[in-house]
Amino acid sequence: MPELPEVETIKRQFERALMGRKVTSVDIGLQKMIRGRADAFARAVSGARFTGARRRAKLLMLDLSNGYTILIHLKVSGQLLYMPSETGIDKHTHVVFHLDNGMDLRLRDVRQFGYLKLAHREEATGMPEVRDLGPEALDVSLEQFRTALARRRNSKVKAALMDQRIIAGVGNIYSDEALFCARISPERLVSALDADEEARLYRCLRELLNSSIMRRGTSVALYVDLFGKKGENQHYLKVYGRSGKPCEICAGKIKRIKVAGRSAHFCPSCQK
DNA sequence: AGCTGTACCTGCAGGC
DNA sequence: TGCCTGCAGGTACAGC
Repeated sequence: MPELPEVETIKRQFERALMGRKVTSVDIGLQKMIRGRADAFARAVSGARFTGARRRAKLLMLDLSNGYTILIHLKVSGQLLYMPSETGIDKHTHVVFHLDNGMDLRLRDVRQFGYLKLAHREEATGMPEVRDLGPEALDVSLEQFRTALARRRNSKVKAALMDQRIIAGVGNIYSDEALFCARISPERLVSALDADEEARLYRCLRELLNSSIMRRGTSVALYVDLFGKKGENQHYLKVYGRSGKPCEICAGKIKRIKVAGRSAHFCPSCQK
């Protein structure tokens, strides 16, 4: 599912492929994919050009020449796709931006959890879904990371890592992988981490996010990049989606448990 | 306030 | 076989 590296991948590809392109019209097949009025959304976007792309946590923001910004959250199964307009539209494609070069930008979302939202450019970062986010996972210093985590000292470390108000951009895949890399159990309380463990977790998280960006993200389930291509990082996962399989370090079985209502994958003998 | 549980939605795995 | 149930996922929101 799209987390920080996947959204960053789409953002970078969008910047190279769609900057300056004009939206000639917008088709909305499923109104509820738009937060706010769908007809007003289509009217506001039609005729504008893309002038910029930004990412904040897992949110993608597309700036338009008319002063509007489109906020996009892909949630679990959303795909943002750039393809020729003549390509057939399947039942999971809910919004189509027709462009001035014979291409479309399409939102496809099997689970229908994602959304598009229109904002004025200067107000986009003040919207509740942006305003309440904690510091970017790749922008924090070790000291800021410690301070942020401490805000949930009584929580399990897995829950704190995935809390977007604490650290923004990390989801289930990268929290599991970072905890394995740092040899910390997802069930450990934040308050029980020592300084060395916090530092390991910080470095592991950064390295894993950065290397996944280099590999255009992790394609488990439905994630594909802007061109509909799978990423490569799924081939490097150590624990996520590997329950029952041998740990690469100790050959013991990877376990899956529930932590704070979410599935957590880990090696019980390597992670303490 | 701060945490946990549940709804949202669909496809798919597993059981019989 | 094929039906049926349960589960996965990120976030918003209800409720303790």
